[in-house]
Amino acid sequence: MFALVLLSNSSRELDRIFTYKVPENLLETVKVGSRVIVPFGMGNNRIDGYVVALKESIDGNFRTKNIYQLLDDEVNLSTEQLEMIKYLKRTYLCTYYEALQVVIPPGTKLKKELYYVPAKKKIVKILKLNEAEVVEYVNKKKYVSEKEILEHLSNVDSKVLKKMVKNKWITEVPRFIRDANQLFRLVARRNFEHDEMEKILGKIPASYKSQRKVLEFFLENHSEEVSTLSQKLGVSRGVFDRLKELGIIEVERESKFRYPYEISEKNPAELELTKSQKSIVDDIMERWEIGDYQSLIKGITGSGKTYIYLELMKRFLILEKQSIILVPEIALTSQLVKKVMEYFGDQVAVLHSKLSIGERYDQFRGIMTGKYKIIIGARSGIFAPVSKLGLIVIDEEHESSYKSDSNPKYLTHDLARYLSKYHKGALVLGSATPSVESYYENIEGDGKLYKLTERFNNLELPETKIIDMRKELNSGNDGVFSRDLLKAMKDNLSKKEQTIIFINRKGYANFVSCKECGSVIKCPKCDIALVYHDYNNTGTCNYCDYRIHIPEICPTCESDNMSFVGLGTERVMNELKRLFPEARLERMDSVTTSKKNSVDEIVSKMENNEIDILVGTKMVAKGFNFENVTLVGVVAADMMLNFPDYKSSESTFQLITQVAGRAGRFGKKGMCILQTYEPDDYAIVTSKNHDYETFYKYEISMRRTFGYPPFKYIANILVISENDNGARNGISRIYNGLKKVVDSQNFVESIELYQPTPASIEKINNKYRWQVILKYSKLDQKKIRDIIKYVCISNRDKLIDDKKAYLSLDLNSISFL
DNA sequence: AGCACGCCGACT
DNA sequence: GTCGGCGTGCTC
Repeated sequence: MFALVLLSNSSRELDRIFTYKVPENLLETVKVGSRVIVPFGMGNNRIDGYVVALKESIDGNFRTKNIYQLLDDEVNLSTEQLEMIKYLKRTYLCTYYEALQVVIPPGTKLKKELYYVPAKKKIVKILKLNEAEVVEYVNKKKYVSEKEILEHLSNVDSKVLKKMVKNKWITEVPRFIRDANQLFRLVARRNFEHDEMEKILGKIPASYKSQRKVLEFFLENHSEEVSTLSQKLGVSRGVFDRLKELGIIEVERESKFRYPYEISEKNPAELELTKSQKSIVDDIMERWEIGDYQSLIKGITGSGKTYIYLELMKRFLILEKQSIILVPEIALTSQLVKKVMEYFGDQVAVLHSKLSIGERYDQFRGIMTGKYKIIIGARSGIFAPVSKLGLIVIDEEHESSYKSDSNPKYLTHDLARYLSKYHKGALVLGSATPSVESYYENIEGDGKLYKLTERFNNLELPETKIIDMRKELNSGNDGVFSRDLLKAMKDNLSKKEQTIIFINRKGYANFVSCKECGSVIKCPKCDIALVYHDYNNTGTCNYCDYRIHIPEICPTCESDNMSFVGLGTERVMNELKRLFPEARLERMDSVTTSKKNSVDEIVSKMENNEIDILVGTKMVAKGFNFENVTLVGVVAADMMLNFPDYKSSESTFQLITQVAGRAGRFGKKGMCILQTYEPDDYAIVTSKNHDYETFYKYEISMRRTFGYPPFKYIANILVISENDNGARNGISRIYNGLKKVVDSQNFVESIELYQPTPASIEKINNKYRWQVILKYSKLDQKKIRDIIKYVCISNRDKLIDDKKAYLSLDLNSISFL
């Protein structure tokens, strides 16, 4: 028998499946999905891998080695996970290894640590001084880690150790360790029913106080954790051993689950859905039964999408199926998480990055064993190891965080669609401002669009006013705030109502430039201006860690006329402090919320009316419902309009609509003031009236005309290298390679291959970036993937001679950045 | 990514 | 002769 093994090898060259022989002693136990350790390479290095298939014979002419060891560590790959790995590889052209990493439970990746033991044979040769030291040290310790040797012996490095192992002067023993392990607990269980136990208790002498205490407990209880019980009854652990020997109780090791949340006991009353909410749920269920899986719910904020999700989850729970609900960022969605936990209690698994590695592992394990039926998580929650999936919900589906920016560069929607087909489960997207792609798909293609138009208690949407900042400037106001916004803030302060000021940039100024010579202070490692932070007087690069004190004199022309250009949260805060010294201000951006509970702190301060004006980045736009906020000011509504990204209009519309939605929620009429230099842009005009339909009609016609998604797909191929020429030559050869194949093929619809250009940020972290963009229709997707695979993977080495160059493939690119 | 092999120059 | 550096090619 032979096993095909996916090895934990991160290099592209080794992105293959290797065949091993299953030794006699493992024939019974090795299964598809097992984790094994195998010898690899000339040195028979031991590495771990997963068995992806078992075969009776090998195809091809090569020698096989035996599997070295079977690991029984409860992280075997399921069929679903194996299928997902294959899907990821063929769809995003990532390596097996990259696909494996996102699929396996967190914290279970094996890291090899080297240990050494004395050699078996006597050493005849005369060793160098440092080598002799190593031998002496290993002999003394008997079993010692590489780390310890390197710490203790200063003139020894890992090269020396490698050589000594090769010469058999010491013996290497690799040990595989992982970050997350199972936690166990001892559980005592009674072996007899109540009446029988009572008889036994009667036979125990009164002087055996501890044993009697335990038995009394077990009259009424079936089982309990040993440590809890011994503490509670004040008896030692040994008592349980004695009772076990007597055969009265059983003590077993059980795995224990770490759970990061308090489970609320209250199971709230029936969900009360409105008529329209209920009819949507019914319709989705009916369509699901006949295999029509996909839906999009367009519901404005406060229209109760959450209740629809909850009801759907409930329905699938009754059918004994699992649900996955995805949210853009858990920390900013705690209200939804709370609600889900409230309704489904201990059946809920929560997955996000702020959990400890052990907690995350246990959430995974609980999902695998079927303990948790409802999974709520951010993007990577889509990899929850479910076996009976009934429902996937992607809430706020338009959010850019659903696109992964590391390999595999997946879009969560694609994986959700794949899983929905695989498991025959329903897929529900939800948003107040759906992505143009999803909207199109659910009107024109697969799926169905549902609209929720009523807000709770018939709340009105806020009135929005657009302020043309050019006119403001012409009439002599060059400040941060327009006169209207200033007046509105003043009014709100006197009415003791709260204000949110939105500015989509952190920091103080976007960049620092010299008024004399016009030069901008840039990051020396990246081709980007440094963002100025006032609180520590530094310029910071948003792409690498570079920080510098901003010089008072221009480094180019030595004038002392440096100026801060553009706006960020810090500068807006400073302005507000100056204008309203008596107001209570707070800032909310990724700088002020880096600590674990800082988001919650700001939220509760807002709720308790301890803040008058909250300044923040797009964080403030996300799902918070503050009763007393009646004014929202958008300082620079067009800030992201001119990004080199086909989604910039869409993002602008979505962001403005969302921020505006924060104003006036509970019975109070709200007001939103939009400051902009481009008051006529359709994204801004339509967002004034929260008019998604008009925006969509305009945007979709633009996308059609210019060949953007959903009509054309975009592949972005990037060569990144430490030297500019390496990247430039690499990309032009890739381009020529692509061009040759593309020209020789027929496509269903025309495709466009663009000439190489520098990426919009030409240099990041001292690495130059050149790109080629390819646009193609959905019908040609498969063919294009094959072409890119052929040129960029199979022939990569022939085309790119710069050894250190790195090739990045993004097959469903949503940005040109 | 490792590792071995082979080639070459420097040094005992 | 021998040691070490580096380019090349292979890994079930």
